[in-house]
Amino acid sequence: MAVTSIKIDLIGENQSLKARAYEALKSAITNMNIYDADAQLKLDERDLSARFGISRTPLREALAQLDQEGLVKVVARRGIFIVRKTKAEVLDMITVWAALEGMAARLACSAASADDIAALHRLVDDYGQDEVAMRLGEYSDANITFHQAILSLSGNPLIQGIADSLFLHVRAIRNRTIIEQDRAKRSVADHKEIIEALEARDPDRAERLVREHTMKLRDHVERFVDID
Amino acid sequence: MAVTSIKIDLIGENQSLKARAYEALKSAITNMNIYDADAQLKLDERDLSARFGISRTPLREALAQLDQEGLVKVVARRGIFIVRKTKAEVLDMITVWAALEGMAARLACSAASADDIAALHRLVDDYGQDEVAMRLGEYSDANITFHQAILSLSGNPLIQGIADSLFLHVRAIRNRTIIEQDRAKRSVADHKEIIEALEARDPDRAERLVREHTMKLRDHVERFVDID
DNA sequence: CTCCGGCATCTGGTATACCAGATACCGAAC
DNA sequence: GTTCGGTATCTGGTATACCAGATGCCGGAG
Repeated sequence: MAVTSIKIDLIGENQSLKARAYEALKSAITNMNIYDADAQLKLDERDLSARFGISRTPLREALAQLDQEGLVKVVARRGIFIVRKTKAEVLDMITVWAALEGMAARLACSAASADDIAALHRLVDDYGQDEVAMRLGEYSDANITFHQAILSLSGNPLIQGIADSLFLHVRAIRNRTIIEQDRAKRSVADHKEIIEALEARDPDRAERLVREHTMKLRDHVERFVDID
Repeated sequence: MAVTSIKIDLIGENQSLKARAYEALKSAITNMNIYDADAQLKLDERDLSARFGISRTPLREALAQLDQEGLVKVVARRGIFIVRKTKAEVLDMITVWAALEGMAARLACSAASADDIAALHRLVDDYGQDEVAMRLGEYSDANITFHQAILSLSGNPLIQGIADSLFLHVRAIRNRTIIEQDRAKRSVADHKEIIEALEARDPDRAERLVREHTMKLRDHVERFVDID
C-alpha cells in the first residue's frame, strides 16, 4: 500500500486565542525581571488585546487564568498588576517543593525501574571533580533536570504538576541567586548521595536527603536573597 | 465622642457576578454525587446563565476557573462536563496530601506554640474509649478539623491552600467510603500519637506518624472504594 | 500658594450579537 | 431495511458596545 504520509497541521497554531494569549503572557511575565525597580508591573487589557490582535474577551480569560495562578492580580477598575512574590511566599514555596520532592523520592524507591535510576547518573557524573569544566550555567540546567527527573520517577503526575507550578514562581528570583562554585560542588555531592539511596531502595534515606537538600536551598534564599 | 457604629454592608453580595457564579457552581458540583450512574454531568452555558440571571460572559469566566481547578472540563463546541476523578487520581491526591501534612507536622514542631498543640486535644480526647458515644458522623467532622489544624499549625499558608484544593476533590468520594467503628478507633489512636510527637517537638516522628496515618487512608481507598 | 470639588478619562465588569465546528435528525438512494 | 449525505440546530469561541467605579487633572475659592 502506498505510504502517503499526510502532513497534518498540528504544529500550526490551531489552539484557541485564549490559550495562545495565555502562553504568550505567561512566557513574557516569567522571563522578565519583575524585581527590577523600574519594571513595568501594570498591564492594560485594551493595550494588550491590540498588541495580540485579538479582542478583549479571550485576553481577559487568559488574564483570569494567570490571576488564579498568582502571576498577576486583576483589580476591578484599577488595573492588572504583575505580582511580586514576597520573600516569605517564596520560602513557603520552596518548603512545599521539599515536601513534594521528598515524597517523590520515597515513591521512586518502589516505583522507578533500575534503568530509570541509572539514567540519573548521566545528569550528575559529568560534574565530578573537574571544577573547571563545571560551567555554572550549564550545571544550573542539569540541576533542574535532575530534580524534575526525581519528581517524574515517583509515578505520581500530580506531584510533578504542582511542583512545576511552584517552579514557575521560584524561577523569578533565580536571576537574583548567584550560584557559587562551592555551593554547586556540595549540590553535586548531595545528588550523588540521593542516587545511592534510590539505588539502595531506601525510601527513608532518599526522602530525607532530598528534603534536606531542598531545604538547604531554602535557607540559602532566606539568608542571601534580598527581595521585598 | 459618639460611638456611632456604622453598619457597613460587607455581608451583602457586593462581589462580582463571576465570583458569585463561581461559588454557586463550585458548591453545587462538590455537593452532588457525581459518581451516581444517572448523575447529570453535562452543563450548558446558556442554560446556566439563564438560571443565574446573568449573561454568559461572567458565567464563562467562572466555568473557566472551575476548569482550571479540574472540577469541570470545557470542550469547544461539545459542551461542559463535570469531571469524574479516576481512582488513580484520587490516590495520587491523597499521597500528595500525606506529603504536605507530613511536612506541616514537621514544621509545627518548631512553629506551633504549646497552647496551639494543647488545643488539639480537644479534637481527639472526647472520642476516648467510649465507642457508643462516638457518633461516626460527628467524628468525621472532628477528624477533618484535626487534620486542618495541623496544616494550619505549620505556619505555611501555601501548604494549607494546596491541601484545601485537594480536599475539594477527595470529598467527592467521601460519600462512598463507609467509616467503620474499627477504623475510627485506630484513627483516634493515631491522632493521639501525633499529638504526643508534636508535644515532644519530635519532627521526624511527627512527620512519619502523620504520613503513615494518611497513607493508611490511601490504602483503604485503594482496596475498598470502587470508582471508575 | 493651598485646598477642594467637579468633570473628563481610564479601566475592568457585563451584556449581547455573531461565528464556526460538531452533532443529530431526516429523507433520499440503493 | 440500511446507508449515506445534507441541513437544521446546538454549543463553545470571539468581537463589540456599553456600564460604573476609580483616578487624576484643572480651575476656582480661600
